[in-house]
Amino acid sequence: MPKNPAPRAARDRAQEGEASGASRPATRIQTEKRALILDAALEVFSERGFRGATVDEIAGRAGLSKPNLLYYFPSKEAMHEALLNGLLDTWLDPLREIDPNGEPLDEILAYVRRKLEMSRKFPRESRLFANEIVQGAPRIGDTLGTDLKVLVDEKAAVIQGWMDDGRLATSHPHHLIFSIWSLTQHYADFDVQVRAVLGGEDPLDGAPAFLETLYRRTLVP
Amino acid sequence: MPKNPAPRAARDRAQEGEASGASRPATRIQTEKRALILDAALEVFSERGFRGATVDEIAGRAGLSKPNLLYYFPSKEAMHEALLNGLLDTWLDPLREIDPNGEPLDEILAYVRRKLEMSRKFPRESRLFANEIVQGAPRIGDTLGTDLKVLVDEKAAVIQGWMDDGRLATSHPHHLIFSIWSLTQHYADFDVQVRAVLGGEDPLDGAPAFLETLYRRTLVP
DNA sequence: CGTTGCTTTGACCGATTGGTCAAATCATGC
DNA sequence: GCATGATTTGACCAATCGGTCAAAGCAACG
Repeated sequence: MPKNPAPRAARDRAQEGEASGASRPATRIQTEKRALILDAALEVFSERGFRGATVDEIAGRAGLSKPNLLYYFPSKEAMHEALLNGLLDTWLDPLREIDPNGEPLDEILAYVRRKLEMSRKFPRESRLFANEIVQGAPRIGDTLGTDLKVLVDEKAAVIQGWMDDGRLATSHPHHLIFSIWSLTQHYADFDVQVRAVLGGEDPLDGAPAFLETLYRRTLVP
Repeated sequence: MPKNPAPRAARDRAQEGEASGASRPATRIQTEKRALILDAALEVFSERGFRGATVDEIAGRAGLSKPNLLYYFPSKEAMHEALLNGLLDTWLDPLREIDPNGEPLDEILAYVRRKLEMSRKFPRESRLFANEIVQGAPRIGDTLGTDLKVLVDEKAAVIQGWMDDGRLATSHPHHLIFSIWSLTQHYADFDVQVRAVLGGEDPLDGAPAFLETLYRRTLVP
């Protein structure tokens, strides 16, 4: 018969470092299960939104019992937060890669290609993000006005420089960036609609060529 | 003391015609309240999604008690359905207006302008629709593959004809239409993000000129 | 001005929700 | 092979959910 009053469980420390200093290292099982759970959570959050998702469904899709899931994450909120935390960074990586010293048109077209590739490879992440933004970004709104704005302003300035130098056709850099987000993410976020209209054809077959043509015509000086 | 066992209430017939033939005409109060409720429901559904919305919140925002609200609509589902039913049609009106006999470039640019105007005037409707599609269109999925596809295919054929005649630069008509949806609705659906990046500037100030330039360069033969 | 039927609501219901807890089971290093 | 702590779970809880109901309040028409 156990006498320890309340064992310090994984949730008390498995917060992936960051917070308190004296946290024991995560066990193999913890690492695996946390990844498994986050994958299931991504699945459910991305197709139901935060409030529409239930812990039971996440647990079910992860093949765990609900209390077991809550042993690894202290709350539904925590899972959502863990997903969103990593996401914005990953999502902006393609933008960071734009090289101020590169050939302007190539840089933009490569950026479009990278973003399109993300819609192909990570549609769930795209929809998770879309859900959050459409509903007013209640959980990452703060980051948008700071981190995001800083990065976009920086890259917009680079693009503006290219336009000033006559190496790109003149346009509104910020709106240009918005357009790339919009056009590429559309294929992930509005997937069902696009597929319904196209019938059998895979939307992401025609998309790269279409977008390359569109941006070439828009940006060639 | 009332003796009538169960008075036929508004919900039993106020389904706006369509269904049964012998429905009494809606009273003034019914008309007003139903509109009031739909407005509140649009507000809540568009910013929380279907499952995230609660009947209590809709009732509260409409200034009604919950039972009173459920007197006018038999269920939360019914409100959502009423909103979506009208929506897809309204949403596609700008596309229907494309005139096969018009000047190709003008027709496309006018379509873009109309869609952008809808993002400005009806952002809640846009977000309601976005929520539904992002989450897999569980309630209007059927319509997409039929009504929507038919209309889009028809207009895509018109555009294809213009391209074949050399009156528009060659491009993929379906993807062109997707791009217009995407670029215009982005300003409503991702409003918070776009605003956060732009700071004080109103996104819909720069958008029309940007989009006109983009489509002009893309489509001038 | 009273009757009739439309409108409104407080109280309530069963189902589902996110989350807890104590006890049982398992893994692992000694 | 056993002690210790990590992991798992069935049972449970309070809060919230969508929806119901009977009774009360109101408007409109004669």
